[in-house]
Amino acid sequence: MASEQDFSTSFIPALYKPASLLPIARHKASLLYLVETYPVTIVVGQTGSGKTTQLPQYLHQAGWCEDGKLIAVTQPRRVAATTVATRVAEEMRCKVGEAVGYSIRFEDLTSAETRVKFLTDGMLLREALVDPLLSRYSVIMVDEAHERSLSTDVLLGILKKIIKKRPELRIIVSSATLQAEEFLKFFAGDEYQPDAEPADLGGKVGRIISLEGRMYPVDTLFLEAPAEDYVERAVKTVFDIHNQEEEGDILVFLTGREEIDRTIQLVSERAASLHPKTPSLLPLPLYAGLTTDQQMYVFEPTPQNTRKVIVSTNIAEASVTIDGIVYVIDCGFAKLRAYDPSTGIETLTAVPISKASATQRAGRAGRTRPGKCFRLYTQTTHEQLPEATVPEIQRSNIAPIVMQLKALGIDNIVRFDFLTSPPAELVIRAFELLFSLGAVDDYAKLTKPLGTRMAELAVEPMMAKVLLAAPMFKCLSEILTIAAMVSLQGTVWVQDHDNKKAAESHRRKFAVEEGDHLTYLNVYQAFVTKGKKDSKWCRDHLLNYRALLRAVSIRGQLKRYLERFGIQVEETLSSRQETVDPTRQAQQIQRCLTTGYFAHAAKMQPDGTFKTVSGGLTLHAHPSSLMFVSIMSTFPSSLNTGLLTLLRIGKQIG
DNA sequence: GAGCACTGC
Repeated sequence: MASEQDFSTSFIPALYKPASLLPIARHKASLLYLVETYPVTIVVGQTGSGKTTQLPQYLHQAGWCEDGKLIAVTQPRRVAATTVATRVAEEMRCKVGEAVGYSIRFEDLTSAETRVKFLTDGMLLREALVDPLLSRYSVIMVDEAHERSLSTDVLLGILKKIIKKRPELRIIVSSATLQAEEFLKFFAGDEYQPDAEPADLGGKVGRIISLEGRMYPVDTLFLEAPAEDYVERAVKTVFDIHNQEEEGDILVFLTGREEIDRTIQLVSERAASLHPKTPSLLPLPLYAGLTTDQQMYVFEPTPQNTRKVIVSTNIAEASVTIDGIVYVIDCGFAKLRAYDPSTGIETLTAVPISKASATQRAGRAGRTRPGKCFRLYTQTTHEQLPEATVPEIQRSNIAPIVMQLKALGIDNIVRFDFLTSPPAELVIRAFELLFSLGAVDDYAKLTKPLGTRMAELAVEPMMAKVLLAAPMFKCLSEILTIAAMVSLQGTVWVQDHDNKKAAESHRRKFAVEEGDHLTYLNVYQAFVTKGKKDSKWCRDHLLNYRALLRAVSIRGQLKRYLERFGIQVEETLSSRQETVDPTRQAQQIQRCLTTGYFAHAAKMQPDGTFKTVSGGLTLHAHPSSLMFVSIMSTFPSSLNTGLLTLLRIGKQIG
């Protein structure tokens, strides 16, 4: 019924309308005063408030870089760190790498001159390994803290410890409105005065300041009755907007590739029957799995007499900003990582978004002029949504975090002051895994040298163990390659929807019967020898050129870590290879992999499913795996890297 | 026959 109604009657307007606002400049004096006076300043500012680009410049001008100190600005994403640095360098009339620089994994554009440094929060945590008090910095600004990424949360915990020892350090946390008090409460601790006036909540520790964003008002509309099929409903809404609303591009939020492809197809089909005189529709997909080239279409200016319809995942909510969007259609769901501590399996599940997410999505409509947001759910449903998304640290495998904290000298994880503590089961499970890998002892202390070395390697604990075990199996060169390829997380091959058969046959060329890991090894060896790191060769074989170049970098970095530990890496790629029996070598590699991934070992069943060796849990291979046979339900993606080459070994055990 | 949101050292 609802789907047959005209949208002007089935959508009802929201009660709340955000006001349009002013720039940051008029807050310059108060911002500087707060930073001068309090150790912690929480800056609340929407997109377009200029906090990321202007605030570091104000601090620089105000003398926070005297005595050779630096200002750090952390970002959760690499691209943000580079683009913001470029922008600020322009405004400060210098080149990137001079007064303004950035530092991300594999790219360090800073020099002795650099005073304002943009970096990923993961990178600043790395720096803390060498300089535990982060003493080079006078001010550290943690940007986009409201996203609550794993690294941001760990960093905030570390910073709280550091300010106790460095009272002169200044911390700025940029947050969304909703979480500002939570951040302040965290840093203020006992100083926090819940009964005080809002301006005095933080005692002597900190203050909150709100900046207005340069945002246009967005009219939000809800469905009167729930939609049965939100994909169908999204398509209908696209056409309703196209027929009834003024010009302006449309951004549709859905959860994943399958829905997006279906929507693109439906819009294309129905667009064919539009009246020849009406403007045409240009539907474009946007998700992380697309190559950069494919993603670029989204940023191209809209052609004359055309309306762009960008159908996107969550990627457009925080990571990517597209100009010219006037209409947003929000399905109200997103795929989020979930971790089941009882099985140790990480999955991706579509769940209802939070109110904060919904607001963020709506805001995407108001960047260029007043816009409209069509929510494909009722206002009642919206009221029942959680205020904020559960932070990652409460729904992930935290074994890597435990290792990282221990490497930073924080031994008592349970007593560590997290902004939000991970649930006890996650902590227990993490210690169980680390103990079984030999990384921690009976007293939960890092073992030496195994545990301390594992903590330093930039790979997850299971793979770290495999790397450190490799010399014993005489396959370190190969394992280095496999670890680097696994780090690419399934981006080795480029997607080709139009020709799945061809894509499959290309993949089979590199396939070996030992499984996915050895197939990766094959691909890498072909890339660096036959492929000669050539982009055309990659295109011909449907391989992701950029991903493989990245594998080369990661491999190099891991190798340097190992050499720093005094482990020699004997490269087997060229000369020695001939003298080793390949079958025997493959077996050594598989044995080595089981030293880290035994918890994911499973035995293949006659029907093509798998039973885990430890729990007898039935699983299906992921379709991207060579071990994929015939499948009814999906396979948790985290296992496709860990489990699959081990299946044969699982069989041998059983 | 069927699939993977996003980020990071």
